Amino acid sequence: MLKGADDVVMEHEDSASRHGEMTSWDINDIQLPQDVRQIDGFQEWPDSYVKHIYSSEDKNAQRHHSSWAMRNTNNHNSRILKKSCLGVVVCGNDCSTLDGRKIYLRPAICDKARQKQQRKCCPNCNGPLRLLSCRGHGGYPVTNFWRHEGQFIFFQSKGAHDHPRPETKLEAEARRSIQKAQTAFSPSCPRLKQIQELESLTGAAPTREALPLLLSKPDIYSLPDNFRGHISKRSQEPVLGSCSRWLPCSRAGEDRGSGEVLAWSRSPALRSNPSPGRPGSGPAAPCTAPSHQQCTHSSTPHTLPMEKDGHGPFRHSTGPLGDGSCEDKSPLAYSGSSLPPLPYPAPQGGPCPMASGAQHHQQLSVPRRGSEGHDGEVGRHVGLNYCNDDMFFNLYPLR
DNA sequence: GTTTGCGGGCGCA
DNA sequence: TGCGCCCGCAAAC
Repeated sequence: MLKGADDVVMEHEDSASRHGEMTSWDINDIQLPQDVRQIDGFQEWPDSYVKHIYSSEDKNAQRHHSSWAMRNTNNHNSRILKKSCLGVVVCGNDCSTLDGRKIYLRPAICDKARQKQQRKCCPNCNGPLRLLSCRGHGGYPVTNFWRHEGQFIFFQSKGAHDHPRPETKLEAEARRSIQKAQTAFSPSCPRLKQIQELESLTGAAPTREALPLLLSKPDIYSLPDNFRGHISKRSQEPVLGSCSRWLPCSRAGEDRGSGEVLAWSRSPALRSNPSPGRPGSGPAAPCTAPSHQQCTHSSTPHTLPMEKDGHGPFRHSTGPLGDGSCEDKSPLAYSGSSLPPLPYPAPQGGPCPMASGAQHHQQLSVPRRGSEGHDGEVGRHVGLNYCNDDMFFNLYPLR
């Protein structure tokens, strides 16, 4: 089941070879192929040593978009845009939400913004945040190269991400918007109370269309093969308690500072096995977040569910014509009929003591495709109730 | 405020 | 020389 990075490369190469020109070029070549017969669909999560040729009309390609947190890197070559992966921001306490999901935030691209981000706390347990650096390219971050040539945009990725996928840019933006909204709308907001009261009386839930676009796509609950390999290796590591190691939010590591997780292997945050000693551990292995708030900030984390076998539902991103086509779906695509997962309990508690991220996620998340959904047996189709809505409004104030 | 692209500059192999 | 990375700047959102 697990495939190594080499297999991934071979798979991509095989896929690419079917398109002829795909493997015959390198981003540094003086002359890139002009007889491109196959334009790739945009790959939102390119991984491993892949190459793609996009149309110059492709908006995502034009913007050099990637759902990985990629920052611009100066390669002193104005013709080739180089970007390196920033990794993923994880909870330093390796906490899990009530439904066993992990916190995987998108690192801010800007250095200052990223440092500021790391000074914040885990939205789930208020523990410190850690930047899990990407070391998937010979110990260095995975690099992406973009080169515009005529009517095509050539893309090449070097390295295989050795960390989970962060939330997407849209999700991160939405989370920031919600943070602002939460600042604007206090929990005692009369309008909010009015809505809640009305809802409790009528049993009506807010329309999903009116909800912020925060959906974490099923696809992003996946991980590169090499990462799964890491998980397999890490499975023998001692299992540490997650939230028992809760620390006051004093200072998460700076980008290059002490708090940065320098290597995937050093991070306890992303181990495969949920702590067996974790209170209430079970299929969903919830963690009891500290009741006292150390930070005032609040956000909507991107989380990954943990499967019963202890492995996250990480999925290999297949080749250009594989399920990458599904990955092209913007989070917007889910806004109509699905809701974003609400992976952690309401920051301020709320009237429903049983409110849990698990409930919310199971009720609100998009059902995964059969090939990747291994946790579907946990009451997924329960409808919204007042409790959940109440928490929802705490998390997603009206804007 | 943040992202993005660009480019100067430095250190290392 | 190539690469990684830091830093600052400007434009755009």
